[in-house]
Amino acid sequence: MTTAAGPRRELLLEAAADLFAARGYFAVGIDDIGTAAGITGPGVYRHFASKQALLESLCDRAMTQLLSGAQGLSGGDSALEALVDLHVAFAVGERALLGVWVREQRALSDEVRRSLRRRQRSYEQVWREVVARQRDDLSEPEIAVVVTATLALLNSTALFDTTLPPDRLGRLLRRMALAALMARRTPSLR
Amino acid sequence: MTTAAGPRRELLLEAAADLFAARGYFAVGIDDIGTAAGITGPGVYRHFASKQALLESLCDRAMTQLLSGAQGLSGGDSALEALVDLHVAFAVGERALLGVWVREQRALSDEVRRSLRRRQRSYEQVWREVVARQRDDLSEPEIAVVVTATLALLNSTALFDTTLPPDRLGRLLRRMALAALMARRTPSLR
DNA sequence: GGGCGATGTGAACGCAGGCTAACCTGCGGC
DNA sequence: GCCGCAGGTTAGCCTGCGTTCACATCGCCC
Repeated sequence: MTTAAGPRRELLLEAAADLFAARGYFAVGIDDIGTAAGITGPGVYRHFASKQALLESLCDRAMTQLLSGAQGLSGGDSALEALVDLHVAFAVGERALLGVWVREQRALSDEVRRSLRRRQRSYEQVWREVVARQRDDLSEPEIAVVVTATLALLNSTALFDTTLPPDRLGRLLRRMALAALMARRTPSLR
Repeated sequence: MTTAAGPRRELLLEAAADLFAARGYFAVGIDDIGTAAGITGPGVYRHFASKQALLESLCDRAMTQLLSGAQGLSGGDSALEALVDLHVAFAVGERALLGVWVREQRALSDEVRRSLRRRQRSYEQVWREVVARQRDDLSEPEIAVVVTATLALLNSTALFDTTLPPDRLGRLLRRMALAALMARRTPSLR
């Protein structure tokens, strides 16, 4: 089970990501996933132990990419911009994967979800530390809210369609995220 | 079926909102909902035609509240602040309902979902018009993105826990949302 | 060229869970 | 006082779907 990386295994992961993101974990059948990857339903079990395992692989992959990116960051003066850029790039580049990670975590078993949440907290911890360096006016719970809400703003890319080309979308989101992170007082309109 | 508003019916809706928001539609059984409202599972069918109907009622209720609030707005100079305040008040005051609306729409049947989406677009249309009045530097698709992303920021309240008291949380979110809506160029940090 | 592991297939199994059936109970109206 | 309906209950049906089984096929190694 869960054999080494063959091309079919990769096809299955991609198909599952697209389907889960589009319709949700429970609305997607094993047959759908298999068919989308060019085999029949039960064939999936030659590559994954269960439907759950497929979802776990996807969430794990998403979290690993984000986390490794964040940890390999300089930590210099423009760390916040770098974090935003990293997340934006992931959001725009791996739409389906992000969509699964954002919306389908609850379909995981308690145990796996807890482990994933731990890593997610560790990712957000990086954000919190960087934000705290520039926002000494905020308490710790406030920093947590600011980070979570900003990530929700960025993650929303995975949830809607737009005619905007990816690079313009990315720049727009980047601007919004930085503005939200830095918002001090109710700004005067205009 | 779907009898007039009795106290039990209201109890069921509240129980379902809490359970759906906490665990997700498919992870919640009819028995869970009934038990949480003080009756057995099949008793639910004295008040609702199906489990789906419960979810529909909840989504409909959420959408109706938001939409009626937005349409009864002055449209004056501070219309944007009023919209933000309205949404923040709803997000903080009706956490569970908002959580269901945000995350469980996909569990609806195509037909119902389409009808709900129409009303959602009409709600966002109000936002877009108000935002467009203050952001003539943005194209129409850009406005759409800004609105959707801002709403995602506000809706994130329904998805995390915080020790922050509701009023402080509300003010913080309000500030962030307005900043995101008004972000023109990448602001200089500090 | 004959095992043999990897991969895929069609058929069937098991079971969770939504929903229905049949029955009970109290209460308001004539 | 009894009829009837609103609102419960328990037992059970039944369908969908994740999973397993037994069996084909196809390289590959010796």
